Amino acid sequence: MSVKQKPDGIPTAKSLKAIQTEVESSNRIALSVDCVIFGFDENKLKVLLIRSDMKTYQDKWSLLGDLVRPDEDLDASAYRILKQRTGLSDLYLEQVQAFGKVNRHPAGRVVTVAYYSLINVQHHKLKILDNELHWHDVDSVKDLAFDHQEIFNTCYSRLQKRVQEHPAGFSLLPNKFSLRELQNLYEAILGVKLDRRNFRKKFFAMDFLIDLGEIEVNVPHRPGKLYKFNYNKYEKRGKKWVGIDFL
Amino acid sequence: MSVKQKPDGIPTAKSLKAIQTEVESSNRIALSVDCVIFGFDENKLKVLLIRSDMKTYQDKWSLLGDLVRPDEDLDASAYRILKQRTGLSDLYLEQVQAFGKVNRHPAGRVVTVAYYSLINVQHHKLKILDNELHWHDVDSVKDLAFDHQEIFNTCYSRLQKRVQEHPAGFSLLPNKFSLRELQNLYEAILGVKLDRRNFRKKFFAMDFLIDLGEIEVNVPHRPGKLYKFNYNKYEKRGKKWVGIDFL
DNA sequence: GTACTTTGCGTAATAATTACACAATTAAAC
DNA sequence: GTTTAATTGTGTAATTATTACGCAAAGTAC
Repeated sequence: MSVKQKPDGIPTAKSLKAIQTEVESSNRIALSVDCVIFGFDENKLKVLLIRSDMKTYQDKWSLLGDLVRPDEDLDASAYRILKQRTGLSDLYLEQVQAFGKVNRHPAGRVVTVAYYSLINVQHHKLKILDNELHWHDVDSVKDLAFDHQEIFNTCYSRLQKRVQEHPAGFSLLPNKFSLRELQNLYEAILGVKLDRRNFRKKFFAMDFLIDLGEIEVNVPHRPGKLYKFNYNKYEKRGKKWVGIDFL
Repeated sequence: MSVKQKPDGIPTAKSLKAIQTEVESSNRIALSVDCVIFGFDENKLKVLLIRSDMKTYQDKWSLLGDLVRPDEDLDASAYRILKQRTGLSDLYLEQVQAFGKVNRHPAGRVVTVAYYSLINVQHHKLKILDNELHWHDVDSVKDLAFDHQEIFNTCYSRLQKRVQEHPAGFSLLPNKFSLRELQNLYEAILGVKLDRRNFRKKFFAMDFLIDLGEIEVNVPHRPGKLYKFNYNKYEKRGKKWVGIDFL
């Protein structure tokens, strides 16, 4: 941003002072952050929502968000919200985009920046901080408050794309996981059924899984081997990911 | 956004009135839009920049941007900037993401939302509206003002990805183009050399090109056939695009 | 120990991608 | 108008990636 209006309507570069004046007078747009927090539990992809108590959106669910503080980075704002809501730090967090229709919020002009986050539900289960919060199956999410349905849809699509290009999905799993759990995760996120043998073949071909030499416990059938993701090797390898079967 | 602080630091849903108060008092963050305007000329991918006359960034180039007005949608703001700068409407425009580090702008707290746009330089050439504006080869773009280098890099990466998944690139070409021009475009955007026969094969296999029954004029060699992109067919086909050779 | 469930594993068929060369067309130079 | 130079237009074989698919062994539940 570095422009001002010339008489003919075409802006040109301008001085710091002129910009400062503009910046200070531009006080009628508020900025917020909204987070789509994904979790994976019981082989379902879940999203954490809060019940809206605004009259306008009685009984509707909404995303978790807050106004951005003047002295905090945008990303820091998203981390703050996540910390407050889940008690967790060091989460997978990715900005998606801004949503800025004039009338998107009944309280006035509020532009919001959407993020999504992936959390390990095992960790979170211990810290339920607010009983207005509930996990919802992603398939059953509909009719959210404000423009949150659109935001959610956009973030969910982004996640689907992301896990096919990056090893983001592992953030939703326990540190140790079986290949079956990993496949269930991909099937839940992408909404497809994948061939078991081809799925295993593909992951082993990538060679980013470390065999922990342990097996599942408390499963009512033959237990599978447990693995963890080799982030180190992934970083070193120049982040070349082999795509997962189609969406 | 729909939260307030409880005494224990964990926010919960709140009333419209409470939010309005917050929104109105949150007057210390300004919001801008910055546009990365791409063009394609002489087989090079170009970007339109303006010379910054801010002291802090003397002699540096910067993206085209402006503050968002309280009564305009975010997208409308980007279209306004493009219209002012290029004289063109109906441009290809895509939001990329927001950039919101606290100290990214010397004039105060300004969060900016980045867009990129693809324009047909043939159209634009007729309307040079401001002599502070210049087209730059994307390869030579470095050391931009503010955090504009980071914004530019992010937008350029996004474009590279985009043209491999959507028929966005055609917005950079004249309405009628030869396959050679199309290939030059992809090579310029992706920064790779592609095999001519395989490139042609791939595009013909997609079957979205309409042979106009015309040939190039004023080329110092055998002229190629001219084509246009069949957007209609593309829409009807459920937007299935066949990926272009790797990056 | 029998029934049940799930793991772990390999191959053949099909589809997609890559590498690669030569004749025909046009404009430009002479 | 003949030659030169540049570029178009076209096909196939080799390689690689993807898909479809079944059975023996391991462990749990009873």
